Amino acid sequence: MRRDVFQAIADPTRRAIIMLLAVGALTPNAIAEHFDSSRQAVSKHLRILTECEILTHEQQGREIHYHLNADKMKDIEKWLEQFKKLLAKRFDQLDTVLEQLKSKEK
Amino acid sequence: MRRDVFQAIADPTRRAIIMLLAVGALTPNAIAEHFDSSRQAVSKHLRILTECEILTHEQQGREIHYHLNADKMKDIEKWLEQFKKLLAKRFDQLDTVLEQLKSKEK
DNA sequence: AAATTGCGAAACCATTTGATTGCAAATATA
DNA sequence: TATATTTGCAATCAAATGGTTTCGCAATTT
Repeated sequence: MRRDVFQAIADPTRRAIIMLLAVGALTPNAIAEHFDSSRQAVSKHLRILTECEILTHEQQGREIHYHLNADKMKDIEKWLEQFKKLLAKRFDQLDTVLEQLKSKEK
Repeated sequence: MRRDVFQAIADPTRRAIIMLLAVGALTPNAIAEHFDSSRQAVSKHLRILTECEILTHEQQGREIHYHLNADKMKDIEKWLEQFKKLLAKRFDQLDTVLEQLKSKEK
């Protein structure tokens, strides 16, 4: 089982849960109220998100509060940065080609 | 079957393919050479990436060149932006709370 | 014309996913 | 103490995933 940020955000329900918890911590029942899916289905997503280290939880009486570990989201940004760098490299090469064409025109 | 950018980048092989094609277009065989998996396995990923509209292809003789549609990657950035906005809101609320605490101290 | 190359598509398989149902444990309330 | 609430966990199921092998087709080489 792959357990990383990319796996975590692959599911639309999980993306919505991340958005919800970005605003503030919530209990599983409170989260499930926002969706059509059952409490157990949401609970499973919470488990996966926790395994991906995107969520942490903290027991308070019989309630469990799920918190977002916003730092983990940086992994996505890091990958996007890497991607953009490669893309920039491609355009650099394109620039080089264009310049070569220019000098040939002379 | 869900076919969006998030599904596309959920698999590490597909992320690697995106990186490869960020530099320049390649044929399926050329792509497969970079991986341990078979040509057919890579071909399946190419199909999924195409369905997610991250790749386009173009026939040249008996070769097929796969190109990256870099624009599609912006969907991820858009989602991240939305996320960051929500996160900022949380901190704004926290600021409000802190200010209220401050005024109570007086 | 015959053989080779590059490729997608189909059939198949083990594993994972996302969801449901039923249950048990812990806490709160009557 | 009896009951209700909040929750995680195990069993089960259909569908999707990621991979392999085999096949066929079209474009090139020989």
